[in-house]
Amino acid sequence: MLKPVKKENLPKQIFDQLCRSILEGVYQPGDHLPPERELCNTLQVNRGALREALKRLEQSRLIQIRQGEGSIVLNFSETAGLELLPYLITPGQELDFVTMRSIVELRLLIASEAGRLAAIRIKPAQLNQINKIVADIENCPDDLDLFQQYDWDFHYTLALGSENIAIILMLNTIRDIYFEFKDFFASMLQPIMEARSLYRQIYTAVQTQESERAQILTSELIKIGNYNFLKIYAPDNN
Amino acid sequence: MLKPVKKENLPKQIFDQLCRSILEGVYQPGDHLPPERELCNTLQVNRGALREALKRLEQSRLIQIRQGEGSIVLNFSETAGLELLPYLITPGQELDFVTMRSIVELRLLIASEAGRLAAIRIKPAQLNQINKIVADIENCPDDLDLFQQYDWDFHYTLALGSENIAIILMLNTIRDIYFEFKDFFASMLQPIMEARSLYRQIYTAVQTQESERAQILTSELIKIGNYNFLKIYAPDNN
DNA sequence: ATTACTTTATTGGTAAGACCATCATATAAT
DNA sequence: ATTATATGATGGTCTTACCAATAAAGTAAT
Repeated sequence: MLKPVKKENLPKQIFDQLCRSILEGVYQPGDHLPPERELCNTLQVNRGALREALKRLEQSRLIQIRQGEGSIVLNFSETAGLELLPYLITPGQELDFVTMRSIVELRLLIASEAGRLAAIRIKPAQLNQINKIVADIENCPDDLDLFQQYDWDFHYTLALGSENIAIILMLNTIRDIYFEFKDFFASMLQPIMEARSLYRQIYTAVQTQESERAQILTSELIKIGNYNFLKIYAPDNN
Repeated sequence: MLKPVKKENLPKQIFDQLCRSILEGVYQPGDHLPPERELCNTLQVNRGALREALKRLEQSRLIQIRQGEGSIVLNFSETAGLELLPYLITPGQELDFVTMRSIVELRLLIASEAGRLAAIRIKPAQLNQINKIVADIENCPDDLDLFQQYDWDFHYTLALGSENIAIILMLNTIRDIYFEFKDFFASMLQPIMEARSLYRQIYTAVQTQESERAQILTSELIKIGNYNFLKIYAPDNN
């Protein structure tokens, strides 16, 4: 399975290096990053490229840049937003249990709320689209890759029907993780594929505007996968 | 009430202009932004400053920059993350009902889940901190400003106790909105202040690890404010 | 006429250097 | 000791030049 070659540009590479250094604690909250000109020298890049990287760090709320003073490292867990999540996953190469559990819990929460709200607010066109996706799921062969795509489309369309922009934006962030760690989530999806009749039940609940039922069913669907995750990765019970 | 003078730097100003243009639909998804050199000329800034702004737009997933091709505007609702939320609030100067409702719903969802998880996972030190905050709330005079701060601290500490990094990061984003639109949320907080005995009930539920009860109580607390929001802003019932 | 290749123009990416604005610190005056 | 001033460090802005990737136009082969 070939992957497209990454053409990572300079600022991106610099950002990744510094980002990792901060997340790993090489630079502690309150510390000053080296001055721009010094970093340029160390990394052998021009100042413009370096500054782009620093600005990205600032936008990610990992540092605060102050003229005349320097770049101060922030405590990211107090300042950063959800978009940092992908970077938290692979600090030490192996999947961090607490972080993955957070994501899995978040997804459960978001998806079930999307189901609940969709039952109240979804529009006919979106409902039709979900109907098609459900049909695809029912007729789909036991191809995990394809199933994963359908599963995502199902939940995303449900979120669109919730008419809650915050939920949609959040799902956009989760999508990156969902497909970057495709195999991980695929393993959670296996038992869900066997219970795929739930998708139509959710569709029906949404169609008949039974919001509570839609929520519970969506929750159950996701929980099947989550249970599987805990079974595999949980060091102890919870 | 004086406010600190904003010392907005160039890239920030450029970003804001372009961001608003995109959100307002001046540039549609699929459109090309003008070339960098042309934008420099139009905005009368140097290319470095402009590029910083463009890179911010790219990081916010509002555009995609491709060498030799230009900057293509993306459909932000399909790509952007939660951190865009603050920018969505004031597109036409007045508070957008659907966006605010989204935030308010999200906050309810997150807070109640934080309550649930905290009851399971909170650590003694955090529990103590919440105890102190509850005492502050109980003894606090009818000062809405102060109460708002305490209320935030209460929920944030609860989130810390949930041991769910995704919830914490999300709250970091919501915090900015919560305090930028302080008055808006303060109006929701008024009736909550009158029902402040709920805070200790939540604390007790968390302390005794009654997760379901902690969730329900937290939910009820937030719902008081949300109900008030809907009463004021809802164009119709839902 | 169609296709494949080559050239050219457009556009973003990188680089180096200079100077300005702001802040912290050291120094001098009171 | 306090306050004012000067200095240095650091980020902010600007200019110019050239490199690299892409798209468009032109050209030659079929």
